[in-house]
Amino acid sequence: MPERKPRADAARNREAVLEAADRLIANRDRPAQVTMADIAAAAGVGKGTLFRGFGDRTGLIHALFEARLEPVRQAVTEGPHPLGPATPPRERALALLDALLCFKLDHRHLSLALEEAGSDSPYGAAHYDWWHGTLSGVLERLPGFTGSDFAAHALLAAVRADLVDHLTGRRNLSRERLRAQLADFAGRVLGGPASDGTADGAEPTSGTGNR
Amino acid sequence: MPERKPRADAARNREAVLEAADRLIANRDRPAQVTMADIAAAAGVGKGTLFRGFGDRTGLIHALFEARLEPVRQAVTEGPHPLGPATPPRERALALLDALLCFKLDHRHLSLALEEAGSDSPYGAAHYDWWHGTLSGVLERLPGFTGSDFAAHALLAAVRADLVDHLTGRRNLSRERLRAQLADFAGRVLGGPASDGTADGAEPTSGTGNR
DNA sequence: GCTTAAGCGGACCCTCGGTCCGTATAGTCG
DNA sequence: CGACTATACGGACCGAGGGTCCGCTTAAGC
Repeated sequence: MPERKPRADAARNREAVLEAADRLIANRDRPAQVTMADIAAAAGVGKGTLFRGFGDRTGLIHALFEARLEPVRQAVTEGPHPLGPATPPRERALALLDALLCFKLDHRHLSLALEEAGSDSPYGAAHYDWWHGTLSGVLERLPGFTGSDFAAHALLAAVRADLVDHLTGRRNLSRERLRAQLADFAGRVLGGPASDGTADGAEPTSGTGNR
Repeated sequence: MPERKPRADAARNREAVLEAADRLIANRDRPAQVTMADIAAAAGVGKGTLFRGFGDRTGLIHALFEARLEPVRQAVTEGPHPLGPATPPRERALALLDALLCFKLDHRHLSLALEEAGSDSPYGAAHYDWWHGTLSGVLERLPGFTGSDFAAHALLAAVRADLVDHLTGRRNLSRERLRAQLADFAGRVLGGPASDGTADGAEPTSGTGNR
């Protein structure tokens, strides 16, 4: 499988498409309002190029999501303290959830677009399996913790994009309050030190709380 | 607002449509595969009738869902022991979640259809607010329990149709094992009596575990 | 420069949600 | 029982948008 590298213009166009899609999705409030034709036009390419490069709409969204998620993934698999593998399980589990929540907050529209990408539910996408595997692996290392497989699913469900969107949008919950609530909830699930002080947790794990 | 009652044939057709939709959705494995034209044909009416009676696709799904959910709702608001209002909070919260899970298992395709009904996310549908209000109200009555609003959202997220579908479908988790896992997880969130014996919980609350 | 195959792009197709309006009939009143 | 009307019916029709196709363009190797 030689896997010859693509032509230069193809690579350039691919970038342009991802960039255009990101911009458009971020600006419209319903991701479904962004059509493939829109993206093609904004990227200055033809529709054919979109579909050749990404297969279909779902493929494009996935590619975009993966690209934006890459840094976080990196930080988790080989990064420093809070997220990295060296952190003790309880703390790391909390850090993972917080990082994922922050990511969804920072890329609200993109995450929404991904989840409503029709076809196959969020579950079954590569990145979900990765998150679930990572998180349940961490939970497993908690002494005396059982049912880590389901628990990981349930905890991940608590940060699903549409729920996050609902809470911060419709219900006007601030970013910091939401992070604190999640930390509180997750802490309860993990057991151990019941509450780590007050429930403010304004800066539990900086992680990807930037941008 | 006199609210004059509809003509007899209209009522009959409405029933036929709901029935046809239910059957079709239950039999195809992707709910999206069922088109409005399909439903109209199966019900023996014209498309116009569908849209006049339900507004749009989302409206039809909602109406169907509400109709099927009605018994459960009844059991919760004025039913007997496990689900009814007389049950002490901790037990009732567990019963509510189990009943909802069973409902989603029994009406897998319908629940999926509802969640992917496009337009507005699950959140914002009347029935969700009802579940959330009910559950968080119950949690509130647990002595020393905090963050019941978010906790209710998170617990409900753990029984979302697509997750349930993923676990029982792709992952071949049996109904009873799933119920036990959920009970275990929820029990941990609620605190109190850590584990009520083993984690089997084969028949925590019969409730709507029938059909 | 010449060759060639990877890449391009937009006209085109098809499905599907949703609308419209001429026709049919349930319900009512004389 | 016949006339009248509001209500409902239903399928032809429309527009949007995802996805395809194929003749043209152009990067890249010689």
